[in-house]
Amino acid sequence: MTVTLADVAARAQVSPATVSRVLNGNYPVAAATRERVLKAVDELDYVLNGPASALAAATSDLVGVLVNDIADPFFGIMASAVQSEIVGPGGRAGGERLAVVCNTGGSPERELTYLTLLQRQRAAAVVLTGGAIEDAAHVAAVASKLRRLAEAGTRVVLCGRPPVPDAGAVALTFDNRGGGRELTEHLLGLGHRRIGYVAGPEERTTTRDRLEGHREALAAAGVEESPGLVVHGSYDRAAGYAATRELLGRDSSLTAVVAANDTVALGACAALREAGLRIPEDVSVAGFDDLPFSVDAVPALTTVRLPLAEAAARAGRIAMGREAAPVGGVDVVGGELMVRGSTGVPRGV
Amino acid sequence: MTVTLADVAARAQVSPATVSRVLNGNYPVAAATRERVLKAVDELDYVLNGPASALAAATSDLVGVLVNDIADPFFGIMASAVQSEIVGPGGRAGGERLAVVCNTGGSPERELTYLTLLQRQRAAAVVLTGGAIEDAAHVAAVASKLRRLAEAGTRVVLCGRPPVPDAGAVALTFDNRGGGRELTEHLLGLGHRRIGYVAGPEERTTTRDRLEGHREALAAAGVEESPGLVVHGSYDRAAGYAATRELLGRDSSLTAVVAANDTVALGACAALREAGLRIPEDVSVAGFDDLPFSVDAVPALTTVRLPLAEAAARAGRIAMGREAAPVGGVDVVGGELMVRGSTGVPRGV
DNA sequence: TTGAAAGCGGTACCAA
DNA sequence: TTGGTACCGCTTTCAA
Repeated sequence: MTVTLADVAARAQVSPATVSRVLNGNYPVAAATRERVLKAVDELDYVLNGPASALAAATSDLVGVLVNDIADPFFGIMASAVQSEIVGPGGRAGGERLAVVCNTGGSPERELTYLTLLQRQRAAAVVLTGGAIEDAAHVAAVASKLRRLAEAGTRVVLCGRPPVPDAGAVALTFDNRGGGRELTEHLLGLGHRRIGYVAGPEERTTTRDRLEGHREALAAAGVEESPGLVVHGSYDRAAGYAATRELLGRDSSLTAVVAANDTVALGACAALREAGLRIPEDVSVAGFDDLPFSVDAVPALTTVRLPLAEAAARAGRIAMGREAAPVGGVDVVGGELMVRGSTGVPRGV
Repeated sequence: MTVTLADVAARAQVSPATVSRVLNGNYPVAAATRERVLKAVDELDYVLNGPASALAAATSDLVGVLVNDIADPFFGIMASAVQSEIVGPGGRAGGERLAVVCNTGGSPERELTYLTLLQRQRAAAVVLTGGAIEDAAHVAAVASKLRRLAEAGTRVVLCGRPPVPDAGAVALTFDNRGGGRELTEHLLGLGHRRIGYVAGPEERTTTRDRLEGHREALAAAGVEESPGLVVHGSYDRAAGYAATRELLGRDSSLTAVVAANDTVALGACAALREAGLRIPEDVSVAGFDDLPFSVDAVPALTTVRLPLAEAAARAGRIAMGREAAPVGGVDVVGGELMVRGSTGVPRGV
């Protein structure tokens, strides 16, 4: 039926072992032999059997990328950044890794399920992107899963969430708190005093950190936070819309809105426009992430600029162990805001 | 090291074969035995070895989803729709399929590369979403790849692109032409006569079909297409922005713009706003897809509404072989589906 | 209903 | 530099 390595070996008049060596390119093979093998591969249209290879080598070329919401461009950028950085070590035409993008939808159960699925596949690496859920039981469950994965040789990368102790994971964190602070400082600088805040879901690290930054800025400026001016919701457009309507209902005198991320900001803008308010003439809006499409919808955005795609790519590179120099504190970015690896030093490389 | 099926067998005092049967649930096993096995699995924290399983069974539980641009929410919606529909037949806790979202970036080479990678993994199914490239050589190459995949037992689904002969593929197509026509008809109905058209990339099925629909509508209304009022570009925001600026430069008197998809429409809106034009007071904008976030940015959008997520889910279900009966708006005709967004009435194939 | 054992297609160690 | 060959961990007849 399907062509196997043995078929190729027969055709090239060599042993299966030799074919394997040629294909993996990690062993010396005479040029002439190699030619013959490659020719046979080509003629037979041979395609390596991934599962067999993974079984024998005890590792696969799959890389899992967990995202909270695949319909959110933010995660799309992250995913494609990682994807573009996980070329295998062999450099061969066929020696590539396959990125498996898993959509958790922000659900703790699905997060664990996917982790198990990736463990089952003996994934080469797993990249967890976006904020983490803060529920203690879940955090413990994830930590234990990650530990097992690491034990089995899977490289673990955390991109945008707090480090996990003893998981041998590379952690790349964003300065959510600082970002949140700057965003609000920016609005304060424009003279705004009544600022609504559309926060992310409760129990999420990013939600809390950004909100803390916001409050920090208010406090530093001596502005008292009006009660009811913070509304929580999921990180999507609908939630941003709903939350903003809610804010307007509570206090129609606000002059600025901070959105916990750009997708949310889009929803906020929609609600404001619908209410007959103009942006930024009547109300300023500031979003958090660095999504290209929101630049003009969210004028204040430019004050905070996280090169997330680059950060994700870098995390992927670190996970694959082909990082040149240590990440160090800040050199990842040239922008206004810093992205810093939590430990500052890549671990487990 | 890692726990194997044999370990579980030993602990449960049964043979490996029995454990396998319990796990797969496709064989009669005494209730008591099953309990014992499940208990052992639990105690040992056993996780099936995917590659080994795939090798022995000659098929894996991976489902590949090819998308043109993972940062485009359109594909995110498609991907998550497929993902939510590919639960395995077993229904077991561990019997799930894993969706592999592959980002081709619209590149022919990467499309083929991913197809090979999935072939190597012995994927259970492959779903190709979005418009296809029309280059003859590439079409042939893809067709041949798909045929091989099908031969090897991989189910192939085409979602949003033309059927491929002899590939044994399920094809789900959208009425791009009809949609394009209606969009323009809508604008014509509003009284517009000078309509700019921001088209997708050349050599793409969706680009051509939608554009044909546009021209059809113009012709039917007796409106002559002004030269230079069609500009091509990729399906992203930046292209929409650039193309619209270009259009404005060529003819500042246009009163409406059709964008070949929603992401492009967002860019178009940005360019118009930047030019000091108001939407829809000065210029109407119509996008094509059915993305939730663009509803207000593109007021005319509601004239065309394709239930894409549902369609993708349906395609996934069909591929997995558990399709029941056709529902309204979607019809199954000889393995091919036609989704007609605007009227909701299925068209013949 | 359960067990024994022969593969599935590669990989990598040991020799030659 | 190349060949021989034990596995890798699971599935699936074939018997019992």
